[in-house]
Amino acid sequence: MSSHEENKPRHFIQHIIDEDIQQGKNDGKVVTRFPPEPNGFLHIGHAKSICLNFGIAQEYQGQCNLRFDDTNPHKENLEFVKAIQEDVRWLGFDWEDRLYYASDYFEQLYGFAIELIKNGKAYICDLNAEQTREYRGTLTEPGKDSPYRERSVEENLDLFTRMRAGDFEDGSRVLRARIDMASPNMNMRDPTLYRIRHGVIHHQTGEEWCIYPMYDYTHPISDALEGVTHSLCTLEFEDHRPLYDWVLDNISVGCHPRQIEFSRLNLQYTVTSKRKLTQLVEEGIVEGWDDPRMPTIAGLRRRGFTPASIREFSDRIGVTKSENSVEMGMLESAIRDDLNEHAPRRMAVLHPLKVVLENYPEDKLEELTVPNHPQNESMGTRTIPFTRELYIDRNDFMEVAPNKKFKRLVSGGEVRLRNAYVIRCDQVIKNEQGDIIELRCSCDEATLGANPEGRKVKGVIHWVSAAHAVEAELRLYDRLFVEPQPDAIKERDFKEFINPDSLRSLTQCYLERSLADARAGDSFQFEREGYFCVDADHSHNKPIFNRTVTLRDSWAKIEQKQA
RNA sequence: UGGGCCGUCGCCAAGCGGUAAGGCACUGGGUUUUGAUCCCAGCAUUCGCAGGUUCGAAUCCUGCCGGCCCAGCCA
Repeated sequence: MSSHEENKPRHFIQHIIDEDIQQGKNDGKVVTRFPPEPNGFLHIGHAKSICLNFGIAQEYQGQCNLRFDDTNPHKENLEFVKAIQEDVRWLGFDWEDRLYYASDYFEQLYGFAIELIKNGKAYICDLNAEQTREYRGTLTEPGKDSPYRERSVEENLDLFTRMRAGDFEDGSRVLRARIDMASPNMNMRDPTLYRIRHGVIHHQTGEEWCIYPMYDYTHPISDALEGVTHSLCTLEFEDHRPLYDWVLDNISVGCHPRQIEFSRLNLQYTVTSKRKLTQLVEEGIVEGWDDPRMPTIAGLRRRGFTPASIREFSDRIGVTKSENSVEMGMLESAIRDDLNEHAPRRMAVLHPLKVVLENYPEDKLEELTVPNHPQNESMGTRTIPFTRELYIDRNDFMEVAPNKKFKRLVSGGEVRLRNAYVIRCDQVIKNEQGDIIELRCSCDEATLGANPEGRKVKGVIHWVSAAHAVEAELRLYDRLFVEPQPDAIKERDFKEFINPDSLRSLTQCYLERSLADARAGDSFQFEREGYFCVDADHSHNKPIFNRTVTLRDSWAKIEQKQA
C-alpha cells in the first residue's frame, strides 16, 4: 500500500510540525491524541482523524494516546467505550499503555478551577440557562456582564466547594470563566466551565461527582497533562482556540500544546453526524451500528472493507482546511485495489439458470484444478467439480444478442465456461408462461485449457456444478442515500433521501463447492460479479455473504450509453 | 451589516515569486479463459473575479465575489 510514500507531498500539519521541530520546540518530541467521546460508534470521518493522529505519531517516532472525552455522562456509556477501542485496534493502531479518560483528570481539573477562582479568573454564576443566553448578546451585539460577575473570591470559593458537595440543584449555578462579555468571539463571552448534574452514573467515576467540566475547559488541560504537543481537531473548533489558549495561559500547568484544525471528511451519499447515525440505528432504518450500509468502522468492517483499504483511503483524501465532498469512488477504489490483490477468486451464480450438457455423460465428474488468483501463483489452486448439469447466470444468456458487442451466450452461439470448456446452446426450454427455465447445450471436449479450432469464442462466463452447489444468501448493498449530500439540504430532513433499495437480498444463489467452509470475515472475489465477504451471521447451514463492492464494469457503461 | 476560516481540472489534492505534481473519475488503444486486473496514451495556456507590484504572480499587495463555522449548562 502507498508504495510511493517517498515522493508523497506533505500536508500542512506536517509542515507545521517540521517547523516546530526545527525550532527545537518540545525537545523535538511529537505527542498526539485521538479523543473520541464515547457517545456513539466511530465512523469513516473518525478514521481520517485516527489515521492522522496515529500516523503523525508513527512518522515522527512519537506517541499517540487514546483518550475518551467523557465529560458528559448523560450521553455516554461503556458499550461505546468498548466498541471504540475495538475499532481503533482493528484499524491497525496501538495506544500501548496510554489509554486515558478525561475523567481521570477530574480532581486536577477541579484544582485548576480553584486556581482560576483565586486569581479572579472564574466565578459562580446564578443565571439560569435562558438568562445566560440573553446576557450573551448576539453575533453582532456584545453581551452584558452577569450580575454575579463581581462576586468575591471567598464567596466564589465557598459556592464552588458547595457545588461539588452537592448543595445545589441542576441548572441553578455554573462556574464561568471571567473573560470578556463584549468579545467578538462568542466563545470568549465568559464561557461555562462547570455545570451541575445530579443522579447520573458516570461509566468511569460512578456517582463520585455531581459537577462536570465542559469540553472547552477539559480538553486543553487534558492535552497539557498528557504532554500532548500537537492537538489536532476539526475546523469547527477554530473559534475555540483562543479559549483553549486562555485556559492554559491562566493556570499553572507547565505545558501548552498547539491546537491545529483540519477539515472534516464529507463523503458523498452518506451522513457522518453522530446524531443522524444514532437516529438511523434507533429508528430501525438500519439494523444496527454495524449494518454493512453504515459508514461506521464497524459497518465497513462487516461490509468487507479491510483496515489497509481504509488507511489507504485516508491517505488518498489528504489533510487540508478546505471544505470537501469526497466521491464514493475514492473509497471504492481503495477497497478494490486491496481486494484485487489479496482476495482469492471463486465462482458464484447469483441468478441461476440451469444448463444441461447433453453430450456430457450423466455419471461423469471431473475435478478441475484452477488457480485462486490469475496473477499470483503463490495463492495456490483449488479443485472445482464439473458435471453434466450446471448453473449459469440468467444475465449471461439471451435468445438473441441485443447488439454486436454482446459476447455472452445466445441461442445457437458459443461461450467459454470459465476454467472449463466451451459450450454451445442448442435448445432453449421454456415453461407455459414463456419463461426460460433451462438450456440444452453441448460441450466441446477439445477446449479444456485450449482454444477451439477454426473459430474464436470471445465470451467467458462463470458457472457452478448443480449437484455440488452451495446454496447461499447474497446481500447486495447500494448507497444508503440517493442524494450526494443528504444533510446539506437544510429545508428537508435527511431521511427523505434514504435509498429504498440500499439492500437487495438474493436467496438461492449457488456457490462453488469450496465456499462451503468459508468463515465469517473471509473475503473473495466472485469472478465477474464483485468482492464478497462472509457475514458475521453466517453459518454452515445458513451461508450469508455481503457484497463489499462490485467489480469495475465497463460493460454496464456501454449498456447505459445505448439505453 | 461581529468574529474565525476557505476558494487550483467533475471529485480529492500538490504548489510557498521562475512559468500548473499526483490520485479518483472520464476518454481512446494494447494484453487477457473475469467486459476484472495490468499496460500505454489523452485529460487546467490556467489557479473565484478585478486591479496593482515585478523581467516574471496560483504564489506578494488592494478591492470585490462566493462558500463554511460560531449566539449548548453538547463535543
